[in-house]
Amino acid sequence: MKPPTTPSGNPPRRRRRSAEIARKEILDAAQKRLSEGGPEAIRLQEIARDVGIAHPTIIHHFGSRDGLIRALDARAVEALTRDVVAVLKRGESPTAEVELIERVAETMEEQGLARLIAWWALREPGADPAQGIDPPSLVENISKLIAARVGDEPGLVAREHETVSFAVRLAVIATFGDALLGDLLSPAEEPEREAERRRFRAWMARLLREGLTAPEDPSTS
Amino acid sequence: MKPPTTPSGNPPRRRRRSAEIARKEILDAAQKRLSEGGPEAIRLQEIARDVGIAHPTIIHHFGSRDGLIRALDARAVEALTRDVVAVLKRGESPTAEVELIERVAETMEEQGLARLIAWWALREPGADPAQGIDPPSLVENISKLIAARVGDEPGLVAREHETVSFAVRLAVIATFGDALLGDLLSPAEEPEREAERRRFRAWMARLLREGLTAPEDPSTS
DNA sequence: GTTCTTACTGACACTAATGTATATAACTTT
DNA sequence: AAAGTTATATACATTAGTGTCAGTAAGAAC
Repeated sequence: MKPPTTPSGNPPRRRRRSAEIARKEILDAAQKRLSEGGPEAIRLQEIARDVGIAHPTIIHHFGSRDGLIRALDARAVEALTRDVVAVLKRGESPTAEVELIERVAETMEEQGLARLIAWWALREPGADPAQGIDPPSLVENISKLIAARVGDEPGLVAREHETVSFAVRLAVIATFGDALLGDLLSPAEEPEREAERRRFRAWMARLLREGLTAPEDPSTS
Repeated sequence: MKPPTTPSGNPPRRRRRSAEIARKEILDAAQKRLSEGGPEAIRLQEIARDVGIAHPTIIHHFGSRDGLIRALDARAVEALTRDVVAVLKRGESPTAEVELIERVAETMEEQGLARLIAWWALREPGADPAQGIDPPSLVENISKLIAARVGDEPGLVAREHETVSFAVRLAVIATFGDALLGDLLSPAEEPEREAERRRFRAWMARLLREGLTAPEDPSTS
């Protein structure tokens, strides 16, 4: 009836992207799927349909489903690092903590980064992260930057190093957790929820700042 | 050659549990798999092999894979609620915050609850939790209990309600995040990691306590 | 234009996982 | 002890999702 390999009846009009653009479009679609659906929502066929290509094309660009996932990981961590470092580098404003937390929270939530990280943590229980990326030293570096900043401000006592890194860790962890579970734990309904969440973040930022600068008080019993 | 349905050659020696025990054993095995492997590690066949049964037996008890998962959810949230409420009910000790956080952290980590919750959050982006369980009101209740306790202690100013609930929320979120990402963010190596993590929790507990009791300081700019 | 590279496609093979159907055996009840 | 209940088993059907293969066409280089 019809030649299976060459359906010359209707011209098959393909769009041909550059490899770079194709990869980006595929990654975007995959990230969106991961954000909206669950972890099992990364199906090559569905992603392909979103982009408007056939699923073998994804394999062509990333080698395998696993390759796609690793590329997702790498890109996400890169984005977060860039954001954080950017804020810290230019941050002399007194509200830098709030800004930092807002920025990280934004990346976590809007870009679906929190979900991606969570998914990654679930997949590889005790593994090291994607190739060459080193979160502990990232936290370490951020801690140093903050410690330097806090030390610069007059009248504030810089904490010992571990305290600073604890604070950074708490900020990261809390932002992450809030992006994942915030809606679940917040009593607020839809219209006000966003405002409440902002208040929560501001409160958290202030708490962290106090923890970093106020004199230690071991006699809390 | 051999009768397929009745291999009467070797007596097939089955163990027959009560439905209740069978369900528990299956849930335990599933939870363990979820803790160790990734979210895709919940395979009926593997769980069945762990328990020592055939996989249709799981379907017999839970209806479907999804039923098993929902049962997992329900049991986990139940466990957490029980733990938290237990600590709060009997908590008059001044170190109750530390104890509470330790307890929750323990449940999160050892029982693999954090992974389960994370997995759940990933699966159902904006959904309500398992049947009839209501985390917001749980947080609400915990907040009230804490507020009452704080109000009882002399010399401490009880914060407004939202502050208390923010603190509870932060505690839950941070404990959750730490259970998932702690190993990733901690610079410590294996032998000392546990100690460091305990220090982190203690620091967090103190920070929260201060945030709940110290006088507000809006002039932080 | 012609040639070359490679992004892209349709059809198919393969695997693995859930769920179904039917039978059996371990307890309980009488 | 006989009958009834149901936890459990084996074998199979079904589906779905990844990856392979050989060929097509879009754009670049000449």
